[in-house]
This record gives sequence, structure tokens and C-alpha cells, in this order.
Amino acid sequence: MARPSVNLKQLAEQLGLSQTTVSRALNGFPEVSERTRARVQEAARRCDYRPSASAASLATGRTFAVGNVVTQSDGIVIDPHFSDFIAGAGETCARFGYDMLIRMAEREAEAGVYRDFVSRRRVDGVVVHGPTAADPRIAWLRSLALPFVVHGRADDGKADHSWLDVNNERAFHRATDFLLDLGHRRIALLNGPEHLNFAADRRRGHLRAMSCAGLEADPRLMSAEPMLESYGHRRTRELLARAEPPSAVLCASTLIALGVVRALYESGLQPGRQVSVLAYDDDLSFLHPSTRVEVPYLTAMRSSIRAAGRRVAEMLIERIERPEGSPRAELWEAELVVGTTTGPVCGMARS
Amino acid sequence: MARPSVNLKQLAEQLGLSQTTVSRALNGFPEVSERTRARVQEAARRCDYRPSASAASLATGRTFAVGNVVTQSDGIVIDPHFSDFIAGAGETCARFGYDMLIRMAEREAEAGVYRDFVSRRRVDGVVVHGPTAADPRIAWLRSLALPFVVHGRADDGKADHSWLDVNNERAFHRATDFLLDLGHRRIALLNGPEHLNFAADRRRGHLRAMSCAGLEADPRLMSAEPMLESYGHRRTRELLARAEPPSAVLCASTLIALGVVRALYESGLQPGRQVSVLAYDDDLSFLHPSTRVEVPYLTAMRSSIRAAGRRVAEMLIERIERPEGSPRAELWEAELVVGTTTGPVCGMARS
DNA sequence: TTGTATGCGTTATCAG
DNA sequence: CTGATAACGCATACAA
Repeated sequence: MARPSVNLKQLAEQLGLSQTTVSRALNGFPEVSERTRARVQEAARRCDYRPSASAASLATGRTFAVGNVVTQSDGIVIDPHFSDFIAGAGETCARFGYDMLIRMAEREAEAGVYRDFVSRRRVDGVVVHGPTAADPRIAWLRSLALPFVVHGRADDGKADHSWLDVNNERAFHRATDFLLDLGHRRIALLNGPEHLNFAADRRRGHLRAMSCAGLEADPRLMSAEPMLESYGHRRTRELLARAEPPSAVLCASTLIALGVVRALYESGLQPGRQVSVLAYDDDLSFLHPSTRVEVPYLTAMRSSIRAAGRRVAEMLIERIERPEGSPRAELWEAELVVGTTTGPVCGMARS
Repeated sequence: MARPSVNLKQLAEQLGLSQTTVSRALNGFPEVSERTRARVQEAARRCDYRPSASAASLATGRTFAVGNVVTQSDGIVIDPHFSDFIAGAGETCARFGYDMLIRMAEREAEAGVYRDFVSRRRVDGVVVHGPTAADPRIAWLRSLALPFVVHGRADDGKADHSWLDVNNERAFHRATDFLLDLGHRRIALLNGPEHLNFAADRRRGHLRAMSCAGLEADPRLMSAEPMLESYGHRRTRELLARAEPPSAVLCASTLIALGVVRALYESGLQPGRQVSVLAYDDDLSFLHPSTRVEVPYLTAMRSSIRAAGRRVAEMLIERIERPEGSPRAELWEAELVVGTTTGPVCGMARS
């Protein structure tokens, strides 16, 4: 058992003051004299006094922790996109004196976890990850009166809660336009799981761009799976084996793109030459330098998921600390970064 | 503000019992009659009663949370290896009713975070990540009497605390032997940062294997950097540009290996033909299907970091719940998985 | 087998 | 400006 340091009572005794005064001095209450405050702060520093989190929490109802439920429904658990988001959120939390609480659960148990968070007063608020169409979690959280911010959009974003999302539809519209401008017509879409709103939005953006150009998207060129390197690899091999292979591949993640590139090379093709590759780039920190280099390698629509994490945490803390304020919504635009993996349609893959 | 459900007092009143009896019934104390217990449990379920975490924590001193300090000293923050470990630890924690607390901090502030954890009674124990030679954190934690388990080895593993590590030295010894058996002599090592023990151990294993074979390792073929895809890519291009390029590359991570493979293909070389690639494989879940296939792609020394996370959390919870027990230490062996990226030395790269 | 009383370490209310 | 005193919600030593 870890033994704590001094507590408020001991500190007060040592100073010859009451606990009340010491508490007020430390918590920045205005009515305490400057002389006393200085003396108290000095003593607190000397004794390395810190208030017990559980005692403070019991007294105030606040925990200074934000919850994150990690569901492990599909085989994959914590994917790198998620952990980069957490890294960003963690930065903000640390800055504001909050901790991040992570709880793993089956997807069906997620409602129970929120209830648990509230009944046991474990967190002050939560981040909702991976919203789906008509996501039931929104209603649960509202009925629990637990502050929350959605990373992504639920209820088409018109709901009365805070959210932050990337304009995925426009990002994939633009990405498709870019490929169309290069002369590509047979464009494969390697999307993420489309029960998730962000992936559905991306698909819609792609389809809109195609139809705006008077083209019909070939459903056989579209797929939706968890965003793994192996998905890009396997799917690309399948696509290349067809009678009419695509001349361009649009990927929902740089991880997928790595697999696509690997498969292309294995088939003796060069990305940007025979087949163009364009990916959505979450600016993952461990792939960072692949994209953030002098001459970008991968052509991509980019928006930092870590920055999103930072901002979402800010929004959540604001909801927690000023619940009377109105919810905020932000829609970020991804930027197009032109690298070397895209080029005009040419060669064997001409359609 | 989230409004809680019923508390113990209300539940007791409702049942016409004392808080004590209700508490005991719920916590499985033997002295309560079965009839009463059943009645209490039924009522608790009906009211969805859950004890307040802060109140319970204040009364017992336990928090049912384990801490993880994430330092962001180098640019990279949460790398995928870390998050996969967390996923494993999270599984165990969930199973035992613990939550994972994540706090981000600068490396220099880590000592302060542990003190904060203890003084404010925020967690019951912590996982120590990325131990270095003569890691000061061990002493801090011991002096704080905070239960901890090290993922990796500190103090050469002879210290009086629990730890779990992979036998990195042997893994890289074996990996090197495997390449030597294939006839490779010029072997490049793309290691992780060598101030971390695991990387230092890997280097040692590699060097030992070389010297056992009567060979001298060429320091110009060895490098140590954060384990990014871009590192593998850039470094491979450098190596290939030399007068005497290596015929084999030994990587500290599959992420690095992906970059190596990409660079090889860009140079018109095929992994397993002109240049062999062997990686340490943490069995990262999002790369899982690339490596866990019928015919493995990448030749690798494999040990699941997620399984390590599961086991470390078990060990930590055991330390927390039975501090009088003796610490445990486990050294896991990585298994060799032969894939297609290695082959006998041949062609241009013959040395 | 059940109940009473007290402590856990803060914060907050209300006097002075 | 400062100080008693009462919550906060649970666990537990001690009585009955």
C-alpha cells in the first residue's frame, strides 16, 4: 500500500489555521488575505501536499477524469487512428488537470458502462467514438445527463450536443475530382466499415463526384472493411486480377495505402505510374514522416486526428465546466497534399 | 451534471435495513443470512444501485484503477506498440473490474506524476513502460511504496519487483543466426532507440551472434531510431546507395519492415530475393492479418505485445491485491516465423 | 445475524 | 478575513 503524504488537517495544524482557511487559500478563494495565502502555499509546497482525489471528488462531485469506452466488437481492438486521437486528447487533458480513463467493453455492454460511469461517479464526461447512423448512445448519454462530445457526427449533426468532425464527404468528393481531372475513370474505393458514419460520408462524397462527372461508379470497385494494411494488399491483388483493373485507388487510410503500394510493387507496377494511389491521411504520428516530408510521398487528403483529439477534449472540458453554455460543433476541412503516388492515367490500366 | 442513482442510505431505508447490513450483503460478507442477501441483491438490481467510486475509495483507500504514464519526450507520442499493449492490459483490467488511467507528461515530469498518483490516491498501481539502464523510476516507485510492474527489464531483472520481458537478446541472436545460415554476411540492423533496454538487448544479441560466427559487425550497418515506417524507408535507401549494400536487413519492428520493403521495391529489388528482410513482430493487431496468414509474408521473430499487456496487468493486480506475496518475473521467448521475405544470399548483393 | 458509531479527507454553509 | 460544523457515501470496528 502506498502511503500518502500529509493531509489537510495536518497541514492546518502545522500552520495553526483551520482546515477551511487552508482549503480556501489553496483553491484561490478571494476572501483570504494575501499574507495568509502565501504562507499556506509555501507550507503546502514544502510538505508536498496534494488533496486526495477521492475525498475532493466525494465533496464536489467532480472527478477530473474523462472516460473513453473502447469496444472490441470486431477482431481489431485499438487501431492506430484511435490511439493517435487519444494522444491528442491526452495532451489537452493533461493541460487542464484531467486524466483519461479507458475502459474496454463489448459493444453491447457500452450502455451499461455509461450507466456505471454515472452511478459510480467515475468520470465527469465522455468522448463518443465512431458514431453510426441513429446511434443509440446519444440518447443514453442525454438521459443520463452525462456531458459528452462526439468525435464524428451523429443525427446528421443537427442534434443538440457538441461534436467535431471532418468533412469526409467533401474530402472524398475532392479526392475523386482530383483523380478524374487526371483522366482516371475506373477508380477503386477501399473504404472503412460503412456502418460508421465517417465511412458512409466518404462513400457518398465519392459517388457524388462520380455522378457530377456524369459517370457511374462501378460497385465492384468498392469495398468496405477495417482499415488494415492487409486489406489494402489483398484487395489490390484482387482488383489487379480483373479483366478491367482500376487505374486509381482511393483509400480510407494511409495504412490501407501502404498495403496497396506493396501489392502494386509485387505486381511490378509503380504507384503514380500505372496505378495512382490517393489516401485519406489522419496524419498518424508513426507514419508522420512518410507524409510530412519535404517532397510528400503519398498524395492524400489530410487532417490530423491527433489535433482533433486535442480539440474534442477541449470541447468536452468546456461542456463539463460550463454545462449551461451552448454546445459547439466544428466541421474541419481536409487539405489536399499532392505527392508522387498519383499521375495521369496511362499504360495498361487505361480505361 | 450527471445525476446519480440511489445511494446506500436510500437503499437501506427502502429495505428497512441498516446501511451496514446492505453493504455487507452486497460485498459478499459471510455473516449475512442468505434470505437477507437475496432480498438486498434483488433490490440493488432493481434500483440499479452501484457504490460511488469516490466514496468507496475514500473509505477503503483503493481506487480500482491502474495508472499508465505516457511520456512524449521524442516527437512520437503513442506508438502502435504502446497502444496494443494497452489494449491487452485493458482486457485484463476490465475482467477484474479495474479501469486504466492514462496521463500524458513530459519525461522529466514522470517522477512528479507518480508522486501525484500517490498523494492524491489516484491509482492502486502503475505499469512502468520502456525501462532504461539504471532506470530511476524503479527507486522512486519503491520509495513511494506504489505497487508496480515493469514491462521490460530494469536493473538487469535481478531487482525485487515484478516484471515481464521478452528475451530480446536471444530473439535477435536467433534471427541473426537464421540469416547467417542463409549465407548472409552483410546484415544491417535497424534497431529501436538504444537507450531503451529492449533495444540494447537486441543489439547485444545481434552482436553476439555475429561474433559467435567469427564475424565482425559493421557499425555502419547499424542504426537506432524510433520505430517508424519512414525510418525503414529512408535508412534502406541510404544503405542501398552504398558501395557495399547489405544483403539482409534486421528490423526492430514490422512497421520499420514495411518501410524497408517499400524502399526495396522502389529500387527494383524484391524482398527475399536480392535482399532479405527479417523483423521483430509484436503481432500488432492492425497488422495482424498481414503476418498471421496461411503463408506468412514477413519472416519474423514474433511475440504478442498485446498478450504481454494482458499478463502484465494480471501481475500488477496481483501485486495490488496481495502485496505480501513475492514479486513475479517472466521472460518470454519469441518464436521464429519463416515467411517469404528471406532467402539465401544471391545476386548483386552477394558479399 | 443485525445495528450503531466513527472515520476516510475534502469542500461548502453559515456564523462570527 | 477566519473558524466551527455539516455534508459527501461508503466501509468497518465494536456492540448487541
